[in-house]
Amino acid sequence: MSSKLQESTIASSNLKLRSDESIIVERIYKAVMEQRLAPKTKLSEARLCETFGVGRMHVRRALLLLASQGIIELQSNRGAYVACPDGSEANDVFAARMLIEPPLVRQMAQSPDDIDLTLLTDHIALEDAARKMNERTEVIRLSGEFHTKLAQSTGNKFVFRMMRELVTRTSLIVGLFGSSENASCPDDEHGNILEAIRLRNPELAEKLLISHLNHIQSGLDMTSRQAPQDDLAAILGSE
Amino acid sequence: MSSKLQESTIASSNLKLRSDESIIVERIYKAVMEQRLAPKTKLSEARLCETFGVGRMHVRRALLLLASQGIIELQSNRGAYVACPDGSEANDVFAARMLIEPPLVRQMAQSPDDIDLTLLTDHIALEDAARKMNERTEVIRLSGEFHTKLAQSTGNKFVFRMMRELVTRTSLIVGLFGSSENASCPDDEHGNILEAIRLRNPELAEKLLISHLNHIQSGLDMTSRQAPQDDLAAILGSE
DNA sequence: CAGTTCACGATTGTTAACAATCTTTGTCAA
DNA sequence: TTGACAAAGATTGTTAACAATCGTGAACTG
Repeated sequence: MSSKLQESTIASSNLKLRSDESIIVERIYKAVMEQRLAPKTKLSEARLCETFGVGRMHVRRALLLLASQGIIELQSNRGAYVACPDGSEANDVFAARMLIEPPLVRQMAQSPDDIDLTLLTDHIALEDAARKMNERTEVIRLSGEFHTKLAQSTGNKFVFRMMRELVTRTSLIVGLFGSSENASCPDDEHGNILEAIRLRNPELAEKLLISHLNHIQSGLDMTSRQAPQDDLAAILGSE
Repeated sequence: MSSKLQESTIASSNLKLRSDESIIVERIYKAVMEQRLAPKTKLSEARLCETFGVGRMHVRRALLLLASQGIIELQSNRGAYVACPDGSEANDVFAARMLIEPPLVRQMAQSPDDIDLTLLTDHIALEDAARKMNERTEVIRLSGEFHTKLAQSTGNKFVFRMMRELVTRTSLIVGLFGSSENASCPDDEHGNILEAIRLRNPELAEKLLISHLNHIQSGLDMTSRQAPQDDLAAILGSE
């Protein structure tokens, strides 16, 4: 783990894109992370064209990229739909996170000097602020992003990308299967994990993280309900 | 870790593609894995069009997908080039593998009944055969693919994808920085790891894997040399 | 002779029209 | 009323021409 990551956007992480496309990818990605775009929602090309004011080519490239990251699904001749993970995929996501994240925080806690702790400290401040202001969508997104930034702070771009994909998928899963209340991570578990890292306590950090993940997973009930929405312009337009 | 993975191709792992595009992606991916396509080699659209006999649109889509996986790099107005990882990226790749693979084999050795060992057994047979026949490119690719299949055998599609990306990048790195001899993994280390898993010995499996990765990494010297080649049709055409 | 500039060819980026496919709607018959 | 069928509309897939950019090499100037 060496160099720090400068860019945190999904689009620029591996790819130089024309700004048109990265805006589209970024907006849709963010909307999914905030659970404003429900699984199975259709993303029609024409709609996206007028929403973002770009040509169809840019929209199609953006959709292909989103599909390659599993955020949406492209159906031949039928269009693009927000991904809709099933129970089996949900299990795989949590299994993969259980594989990666515990060793990750353990390692971070072993040598917290190598990593960018300010990134995490600042993030927790943002989370607290959003929680106090009762900004629901913001809280949901930041809650997931904490885990992404956990990986990002190591400066390892591959670890970062893996985590980001898993966290994004988790957000879809929680939106689908989660009870209404625990859409976001519990209040201060993130802070406790960060504190354990800062105190160089690998065992504690790992234990806290494992129970945190278990906590999220146990809040799901695997009884699929769906609610594809429609006013894309309103959802994607802001910011 | 639950359902078995049926498809191992890079293209179909996350995405339904038109067959044109998956063929292109697959061929280029394979050529990179076999170190027949050197880093920095230019992949011009026109050349790929005539090589594969498809329109420019399919080529461009394929290139975008390859770029999103970090296999090639798209330079604005300048074209597509095979990715050329630097020393820092190489470190990140091995750090990421050190994070993931040890817990992975440890877990596999703890419950080898949950996983598809025939996949690995068959693969090792293939490796041995290719080695005996002195098929260099085949040996190199299979050598990397063992690690991919290690992940694939868990049936977890996310673990599989992460490993595949890391292994692909490793292949580029070994091609760039490796001494000529150790382009492939040493003869029976793979077999030993599999055996440790089969014997339900997590500690041994983990230890063997760690020393295996260290072995690969220590065979690099980080003095970049490059050799972009040119006869794409010959390289990509076969099979 | 070295260095710069300019123009040409080659390559990539973009657009718009066309083709193919799917979805919906309306009609008709059982 | 319900079901199947067919035509119209809407959406996606594809192609080819056009525009913009870049690299190269010749010509020119100091």
